[in-house]
Amino acid sequence: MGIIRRTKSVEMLLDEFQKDSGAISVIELIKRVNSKINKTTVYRVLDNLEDDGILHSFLDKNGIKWYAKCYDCSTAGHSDAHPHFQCINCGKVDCLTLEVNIPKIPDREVMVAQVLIQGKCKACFV
Amino acid sequence: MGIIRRTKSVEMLLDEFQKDSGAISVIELIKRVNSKINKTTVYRVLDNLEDDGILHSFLDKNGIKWYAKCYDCSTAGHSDAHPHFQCINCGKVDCLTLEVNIPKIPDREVMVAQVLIQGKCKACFV
DNA sequence: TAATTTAATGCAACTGAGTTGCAAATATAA
DNA sequence: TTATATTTGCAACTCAGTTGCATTAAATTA
Repeated sequence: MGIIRRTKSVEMLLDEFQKDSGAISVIELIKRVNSKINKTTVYRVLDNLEDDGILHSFLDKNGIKWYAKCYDCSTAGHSDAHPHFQCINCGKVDCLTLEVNIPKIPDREVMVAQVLIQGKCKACFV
Repeated sequence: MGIIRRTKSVEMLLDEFQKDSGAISVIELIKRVNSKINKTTVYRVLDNLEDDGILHSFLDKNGIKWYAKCYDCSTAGHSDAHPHFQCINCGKVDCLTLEVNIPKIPDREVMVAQVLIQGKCKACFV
């Protein structure tokens, strides 16, 4: 449906993505804005921001929902085919700008590919 | 922990993977063996079979757990780096034998990559 | 600026996949 | 056949995410 009114909840949530460059899990967001915004509202605002092409979402290894800022998306559609990287040590998740080449598959029409890469991030990889 | 005893539950579940070449969701399995095996047992047996390198698991687009037969795995470790293909029309999920090349990423150590490809399968792609 | 409209919010209760603890059942070794 | 250790069923639980509905508050209009 998308965002229509510029409410406090919208401002506050967008602000979190302003100061955090990586992806943020909904659980983490709910914790951060707890006592300010109800969790139902958090889910709904994020959903709207995704419809508007401002955020995109994906599930991590444990089926938990994460959101991150979009760069090349719009209400017309998401081009968030980029892979996501989750550190198995600190849990941080980032969008990777690199492209993963998905080969053509015989007898099948490929439409979207989700790539979740796990490993150690810069801070944890010594 | 792995399977130690050859019980009816183990036979019955392995049988499902014998007659079904693709992946099967736990939800579907529970439905199929319902009234024969308790859902807790289904989860536990599948978990054991994964430990034994007989099945491997992954989450689909909706965070639902699926299992499929392993080919090159063992108790020593899973080599299930192959991508999984989910048909957006009929919902069927298959393991793809092709390899997806994950490039090296600067400052990060890549350990595992999960690739879930969505599109239309042979039957649904006309 | 006040009144009106309609989107956004909070709350409580719910859903559903997956988990846990424990007593009872059953496969396997002795 | 008996002993013992694994497996199972059951019921109750967890927890991320959803739904319905009454209330609140943006934004529009008069």
